[in-house]
Amino acid sequence: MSIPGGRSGRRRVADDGVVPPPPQRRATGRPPRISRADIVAAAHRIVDAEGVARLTMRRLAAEVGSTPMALYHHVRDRDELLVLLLEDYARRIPRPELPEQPRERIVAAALVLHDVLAERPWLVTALATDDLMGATALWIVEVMVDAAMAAGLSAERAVHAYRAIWYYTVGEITVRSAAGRQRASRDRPSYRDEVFASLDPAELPRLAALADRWTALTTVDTYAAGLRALVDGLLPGS
Amino acid sequence: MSIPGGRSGRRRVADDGVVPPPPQRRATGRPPRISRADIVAAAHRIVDAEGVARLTMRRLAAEVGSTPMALYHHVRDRDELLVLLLEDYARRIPRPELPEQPRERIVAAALVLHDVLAERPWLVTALATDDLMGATALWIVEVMVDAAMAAGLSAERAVHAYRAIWYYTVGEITVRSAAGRQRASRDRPSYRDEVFASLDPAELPRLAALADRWTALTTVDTYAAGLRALVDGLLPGS
DNA sequence: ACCTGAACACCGTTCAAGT
DNA sequence: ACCTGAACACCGTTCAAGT
Repeated sequence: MSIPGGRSGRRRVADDGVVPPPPQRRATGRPPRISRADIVAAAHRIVDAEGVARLTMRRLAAEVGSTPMALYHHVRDRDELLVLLLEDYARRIPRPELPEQPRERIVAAALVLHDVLAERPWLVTALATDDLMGATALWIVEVMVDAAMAAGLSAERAVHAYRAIWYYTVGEITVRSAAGRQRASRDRPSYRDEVFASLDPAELPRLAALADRWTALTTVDTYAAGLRALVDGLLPGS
Repeated sequence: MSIPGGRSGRRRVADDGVVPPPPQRRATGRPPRISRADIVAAAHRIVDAEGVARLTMRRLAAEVGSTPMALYHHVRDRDELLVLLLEDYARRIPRPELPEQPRERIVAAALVLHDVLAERPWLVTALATDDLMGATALWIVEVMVDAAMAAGLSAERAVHAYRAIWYYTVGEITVRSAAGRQRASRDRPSYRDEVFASLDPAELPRLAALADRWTALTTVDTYAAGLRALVDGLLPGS
């Protein structure tokens, strides 16, 4: 299962986010031509310019000026590369002043998270597993859990509250980015439009009445409003 | 862009879900060896037995007893196949008795939706675009919008409330199925565990204090609890 | 220790031809 | 009208060898 002669096992990423060199002596053997940092930087360029779909090991090797196989000497596989890239993005999240009031503090933190992800929806897929924006973005989670406790929740319920907000956020990004992608590919008139155009008012009266406004209604950005409703429901009444 | 000689354009799916034959005369030409229904049924078998990842055009052709290219004569591309499959699953959603009380009615409808998706998380990805479980599952949306209006929301706000619930549900399924997949592949000790094992209590005191309970806390199923909080926040106070 | 070329076992989709 | 074989332009990853 391990690469012959390669160093397997995830290398710890330091708090400042700089990838540390492996602890081994570097004196012996052939000097490296490419580094992890080079690889991540190249991946970053590709993703920003062409999207994640284009981030293939071959494309990345070309960008680095090497061969696909050289990459496997620095990165276990494509998944590990994505985690590395994630950390790289997480480090770039702005850390704004947040309101003191717990409820508003949670909302503000969630909005920061949302805005970062909305710009790069592909992060959500890579992220969903670990429910955190990489180690360097854990402060957002800390803020939410802490504020939820300050608002009167137990530790357990604070974590569950954070999770509910995380679910809501992931869902919003997922749905809206998928819808955006759909709209981008014009050729197909969207299954949804077709369905809504021929609703039976006897069976689905509300939807039939709303059919012509449906697209407009579901295109409005309601993330913040829904978030506030969720937070209101999660925190003890004031 | 269109298949030479093939019939492009999405064919309407009838309300009973049976795929109607194309309106053209069928008298002339070579008789078909496989039908759309055959293809969808075969796809269904593969997905249930081996997962969506294994649903490739080649694998599907083998299951149908044909060649990959024959499929393209019945289905525009892989995406259309997924929509067809979606409809097929939507038709199978049980339609239980729902409570009369608006708030409980919404919760019950959301739970139906959630349970169906939780069993087949891959549907969410295919679905997210069209924010509906295929035409035959639109009754769930109707129920939610109708109940939200019965609870006192305007039509617009009722749609937005439904959307918030949809986001929350999609997110929950996405996150939890990703986590499940992670847990399934044992070899890698999960980036998260590693990060949580070495938190700095000075910087992230809440998370550090919760570190050893984190996995347990985030494995609990809190969908229903979060859903109730969200619905409480969305509907006017009673 | 680090990098390479060739290969394995796949993808979705198109083209041109056959019945 | 429907189906086929061969091919195009890709994937991630492994193996064995080179420096």
